[in-house]
Amino acid sequence: MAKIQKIKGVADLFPEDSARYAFMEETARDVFSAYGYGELRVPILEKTELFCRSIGEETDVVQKEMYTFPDRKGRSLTMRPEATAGVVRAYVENKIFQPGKVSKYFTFGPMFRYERPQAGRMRQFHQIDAEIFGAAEPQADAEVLLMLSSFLSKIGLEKLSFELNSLGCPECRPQYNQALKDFLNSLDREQLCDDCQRRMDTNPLRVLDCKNKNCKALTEKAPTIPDHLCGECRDHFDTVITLIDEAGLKYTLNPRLVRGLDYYQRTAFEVTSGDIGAQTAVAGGGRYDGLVESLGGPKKVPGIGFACGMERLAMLLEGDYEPKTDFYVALVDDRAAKEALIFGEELRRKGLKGEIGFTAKSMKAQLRHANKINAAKCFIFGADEFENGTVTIKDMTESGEQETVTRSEYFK
RNA sequence: GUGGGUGUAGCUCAGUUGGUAGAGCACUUGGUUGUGGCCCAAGUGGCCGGGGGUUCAAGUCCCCUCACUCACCCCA
Repeated sequence: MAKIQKIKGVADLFPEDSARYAFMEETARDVFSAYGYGELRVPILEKTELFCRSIGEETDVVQKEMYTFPDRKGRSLTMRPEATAGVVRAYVENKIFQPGKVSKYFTFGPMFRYERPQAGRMRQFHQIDAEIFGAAEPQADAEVLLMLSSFLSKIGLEKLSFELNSLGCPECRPQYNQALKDFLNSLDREQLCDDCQRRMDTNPLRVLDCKNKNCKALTEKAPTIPDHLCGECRDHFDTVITLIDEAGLKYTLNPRLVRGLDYYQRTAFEVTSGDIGAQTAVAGGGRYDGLVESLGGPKKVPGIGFACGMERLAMLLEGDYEPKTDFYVALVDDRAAKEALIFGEELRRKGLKGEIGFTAKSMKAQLRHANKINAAKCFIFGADEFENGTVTIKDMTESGEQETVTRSEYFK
């Protein structure tokens, strides 16, 4: 029979890899709960319309990258390409909102985007996500940034750079967009790269973070969003900056930082690393004060949050995250198989973790395996132990000290 | 969607102008008549990604295809 292969862009994570993901999830639970967040598990499948309305009909994610299909009754469903939309949907649907109430949630799990895989980019990828509803104050922006920073340093990543910008609000952004368009139209269109010529029409903001040197030079004097913020947005952004300065967070202001999803406004941020290939963003987020309303919730419920890309973070984690084991029960003589099994069960009842050899192998092979699984102790069952009702306990550190005791004595 | 690279042992890879396969690591066993990590030796293990073609002969040359991978694009 022919082998069945996994589909493109998904991964099987065996213990040595999945241990990193478990480590990140456990750390996120610890850190986020210290800030008052609770876990919210939301579905992977949602109605397609949810993502069209939140992410934006014109975005690449919605237009080209979603796993969308009809279910058996012809309803259009989509496997979530990001987490925020589903969290907001759950928040609105369950009527969590009340005036003045602040709600904080985190969630993690698989997301799906139909893209060509490359380093740090999978079709099924995983995010750790955190969101706050009901807090319009800049203190919330600052705390979210500090919590993200705290999480990243807890998993051992200190060399990441934070980039920060404000995208303005529905009041001031249209003015900026016009100013940007005017500027771009004043340029010699032919000198921009092909992509930027297209972006001028589809998404002018994107022209600003083109990597092409020529385009960078041409747009060097382009108007930036922070220069066109309205008074309220300006004040908000200034306060956020003051707060995180006071708290000691290191960051750089990037007036050209934009987000790929349409729902962001005001504070937007990205955490990047230069060590994971062409993809540099390991986390990103921002404020989305209009999203709750646009998904059918009440007006003026603010929101802010971020997502971390677990595949990309995993690439940066160093070292071994597999748990150590306490013991290995070595079976050197088949006659002792039953005793070895029972003995191992007894060890586990004492709360120890370890493995038992199922088939008798040479002493050499058994000890090598004990060594390999990093067992602290090896309990040997061979011919002597079988005949005498004993067990030989060998220390697996360098000393290799050992003693032989009767099995009934060992557990006293 | 567009480009580039790579597919040979479980893993990392050699394979010379075409003559039906090698190394290291890993694994098993032995040296050590029951004691690991070092060392030594032997052994197990390959439709050389798949299909077609050229040839007396193809891992090697040509075509097609599949998979993986990196980059563009886009994003976490």
